Amino acid sequence: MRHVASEILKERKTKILSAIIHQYIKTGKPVGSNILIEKYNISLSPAAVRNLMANLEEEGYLTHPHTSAGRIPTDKGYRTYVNNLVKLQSFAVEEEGRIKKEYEQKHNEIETILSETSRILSGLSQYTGFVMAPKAQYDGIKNIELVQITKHQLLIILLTNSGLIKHKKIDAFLTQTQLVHLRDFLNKSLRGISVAQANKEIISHIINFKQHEEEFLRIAEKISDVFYDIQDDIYIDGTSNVVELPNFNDFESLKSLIKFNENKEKFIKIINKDFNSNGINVKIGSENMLDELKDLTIITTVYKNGEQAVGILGIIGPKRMEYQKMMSLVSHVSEMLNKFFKDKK
Amino acid sequence: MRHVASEILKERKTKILSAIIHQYIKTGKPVGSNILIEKYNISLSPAAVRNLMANLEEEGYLTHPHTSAGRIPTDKGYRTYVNNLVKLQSFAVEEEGRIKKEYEQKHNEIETILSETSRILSGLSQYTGFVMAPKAQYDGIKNIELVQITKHQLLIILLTNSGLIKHKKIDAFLTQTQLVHLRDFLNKSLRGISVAQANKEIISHIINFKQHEEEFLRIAEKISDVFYDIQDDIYIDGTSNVVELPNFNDFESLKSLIKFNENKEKFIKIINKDFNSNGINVKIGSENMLDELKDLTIITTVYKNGEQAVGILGIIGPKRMEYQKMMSLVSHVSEMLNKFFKDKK
DNA sequence: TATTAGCACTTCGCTATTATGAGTGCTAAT
DNA sequence: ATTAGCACTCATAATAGCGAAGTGCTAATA
Repeated sequence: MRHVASEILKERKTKILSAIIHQYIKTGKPVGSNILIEKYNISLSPAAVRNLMANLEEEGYLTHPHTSAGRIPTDKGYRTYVNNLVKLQSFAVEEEGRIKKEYEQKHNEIETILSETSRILSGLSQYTGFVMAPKAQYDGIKNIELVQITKHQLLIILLTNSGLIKHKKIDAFLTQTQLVHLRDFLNKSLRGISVAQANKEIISHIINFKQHEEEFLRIAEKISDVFYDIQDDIYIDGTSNVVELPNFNDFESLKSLIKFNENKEKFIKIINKDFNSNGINVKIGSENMLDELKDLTIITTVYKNGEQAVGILGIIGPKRMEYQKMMSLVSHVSEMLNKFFKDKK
Repeated sequence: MRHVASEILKERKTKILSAIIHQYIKTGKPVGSNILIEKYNISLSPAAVRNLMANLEEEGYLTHPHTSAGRIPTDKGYRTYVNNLVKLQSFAVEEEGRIKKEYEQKHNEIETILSETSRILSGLSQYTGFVMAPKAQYDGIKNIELVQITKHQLLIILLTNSGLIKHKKIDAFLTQTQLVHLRDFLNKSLRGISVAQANKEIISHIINFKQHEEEFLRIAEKISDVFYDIQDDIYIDGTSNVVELPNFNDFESLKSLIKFNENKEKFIKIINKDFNSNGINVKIGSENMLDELKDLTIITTVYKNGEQAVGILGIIGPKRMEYQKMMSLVSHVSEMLNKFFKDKK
């Protein structure tokens, strides 16, 4: 067996590969040489196509489930398809209209917008859509409120620039005067800086606080912990879509999808870890490190509040999906969200 | 065909019915006359048992999937089983211990407790567990905070006696002084009364407020709306459990369960409507008004903060479930939650 | 009269067999 | 390099056969 000279696919091969994947995405059935010629006006004989297919298989782009079956793409095959062939294609005008309308009807609660966005993603993709709330760590602090709810419990309420509201109770007691002092001080020194920054700086600030007392330092530490501990929210929608997919015969991957969606902490962790780079991220099957995701594709992108990328949104579906459409859907929806934040200002 | 004389089952029939349901729950397979005699030491011949089974079928308690198959219970059959045969059976000590331990490790965030409770329900039942957060309407007001977050947006934060924190933005602007006045006033006049009550009374209170201004009245109205609009939260866990059930062969009901769990608003509505009576509620299959739930059983009970029933919790699973065990599980978990609220005081 | 033994009958689920057809790989000819 | 031709493979579908499980009915029995 000779070594394959080059990873660069010759044009004709590329065309065959593309056609196979396209056809497979459409029908879900292994693609044979004849069908290919019929439907994709390829001016070659079946035998020639078969040769090329055998080639592509040798190079790892295709496989076939059994000897006498047609070809199906491997993850590597999907990958080159995505890399080389898919141009971000403007989303159908009609659907763009639909998205816009959805947004206009909503009022200004950020939570509603995010949840609605995940619904839009799932609705238009027919897969599972998700939106991670603006990452509190990157978000600026807008306001801090303190409320003494019992003799032992102090409620800390944090408002961020994106409009998120986070709250947490800690064990502490402050007199009314102390409370007002601390609150005003915190707001004065932390307003505008990011939560991550605040977490680091709060202690040193407190020490410079003229009226500082031992008690304050102790509480400041706890508040610092609160900043550190903030859990990111995620909005997931359309898990049930997947059950409806006509060709989702693979019960195992359905199972793992449902499980994955339910375990939000894990979900968030994975997304934060593997999908935080700019542009459209596509991870196909085994490209996802998690074994449970080996039969699924995840497409994400980031969205921004001004210049700062604050969150991630995307869809999860079967490997066999319409990549072009889905990638441009994800891209579009993120643009809408960017615009929402811009308009809000 | 003569009319069936009486709906009151004779003792022997009852025993047969009970045995059939028990066996069917265990195995998931239609139950025949021989197996019944072997395993439930019934001192009758197979033929006699068959007669009785035919009887029970005529009366609507049993059915069989095809001519030569054994019997399976109808919804009506399950129902009499639940009504007549199931005694609330104390939960296995070992499992009680497990629940307790789960609680002790948790700190005092009510949200954590509720979410954990739904996890316990699902974990111990292997079905889907859910807990509705204390119904804000029944809950007492503990504290109201107002924060002016922009020139146009006023954030209202509501703390309830159960420890829930609800917030909502409204369009309004108040000067610092106004804000403090209004906040203090609201707290003084509303603290302790229920949210539902507050919604009704807030306007009349405001009018009596000495320093009242036109502006206040307008805002008070909006706040009143906020009280009215409060959405109840629900914690659902273990949707994925159901996919794991070895015998959950019915794809349709799996689908509807997943869909139902995803549509939380609908979920909340149904639960609030059909499961708000005291004691253990059991709705079997078609007893649930929703067609999607016709193959599922829902078991719920209420839990209390002091004397006031504030929320509902329960499980959803296949009709073929271990009713005794599940009913006592639900009952137990609600007791634990009652105790949690009591201890918190 | 209630119960039982006996038996014919029904249906399912399983296995084996066979046919079909889609699709391949290889070879030899162009 | 491409193609026509052909033998071969394997999944899928259809068919038939058979045993097991279980019923309903009838006639005998306590």
